[in-house]
Amino acid sequence: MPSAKRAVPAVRVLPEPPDLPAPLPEPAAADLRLETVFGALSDPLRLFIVRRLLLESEEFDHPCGWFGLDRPKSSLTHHFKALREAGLIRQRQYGLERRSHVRVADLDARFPGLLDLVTAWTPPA
Amino acid sequence: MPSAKRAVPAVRVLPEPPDLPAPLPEPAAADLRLETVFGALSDPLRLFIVRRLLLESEEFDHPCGWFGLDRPKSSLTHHFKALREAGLIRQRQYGLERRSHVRVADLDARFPGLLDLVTAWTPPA
DNA sequence: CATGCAGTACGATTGGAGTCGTACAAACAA
DNA sequence: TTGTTTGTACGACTCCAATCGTACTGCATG
Repeated sequence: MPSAKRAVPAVRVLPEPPDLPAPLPEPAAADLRLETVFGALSDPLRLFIVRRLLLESEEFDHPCGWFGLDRPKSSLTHHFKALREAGLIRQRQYGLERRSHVRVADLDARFPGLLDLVTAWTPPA
Repeated sequence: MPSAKRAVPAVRVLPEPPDLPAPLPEPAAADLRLETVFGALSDPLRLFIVRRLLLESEEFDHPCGWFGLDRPKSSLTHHFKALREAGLIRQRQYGLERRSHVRVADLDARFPGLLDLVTAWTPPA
């Protein structure tokens, strides 16, 4: 049984309006690799980002400024790109902002239980 | 529900004979970190080792020669040490051999579902 | 004791990842 | 048009992990 929060998907998938900006380049669901996903999640900052998206995203995607991370912008670009290229998040460009959400359906299908581990994670002391 | 193979623990825990060699230094169960475990499993060779231990271990631990890995011994030492220090395997010295098994109970308690992901993994083409 | 075997220790090398400053591009608002 | 905002691109630096050769230790067996 998924956690209570996970019961509500972070992003609606079925009734997706067709006028969304195209996602940035990302691996297809069938090409997701467990070792690559593990590698992307071995960084505490990226684990924090994915967990926060899972726990606090309601129906909206979020730009990377939303996280309030105390890092230079060029560092954040690096980490969001790493997450996207590993297949963990999808990013779309909305005007100035590049908004992200977790690829919940793809990840649950390929790696059942993985996102529950991320949700249950707590940052180091 | 765990996979069929996982239903039989790789190593008996309860009726453990008290005359076993002491385990090599390893993190306590309470100190296991998800990001560290993910890091250890982001290497395909280590993923292969853990999966093989989960799938093919019956009641015995295995020395690293058992895997038939085509790597120099010094490389294998490196990877088994990485797995042990991340808390994924326990190693005991039996005469010449240093035998390993997965810390199934500890990992299932701290990260439920993780080992099922490893079991379901398939090496890259 | 002498030999052989499992595995370690150490060191060198290599490549890649994390970090960040600076300069720049694109979109929007006044 | 000019300025502001969001984020990228590029490059430099540092550090760590992966790889492996060589020498060594410790145990076992004849």
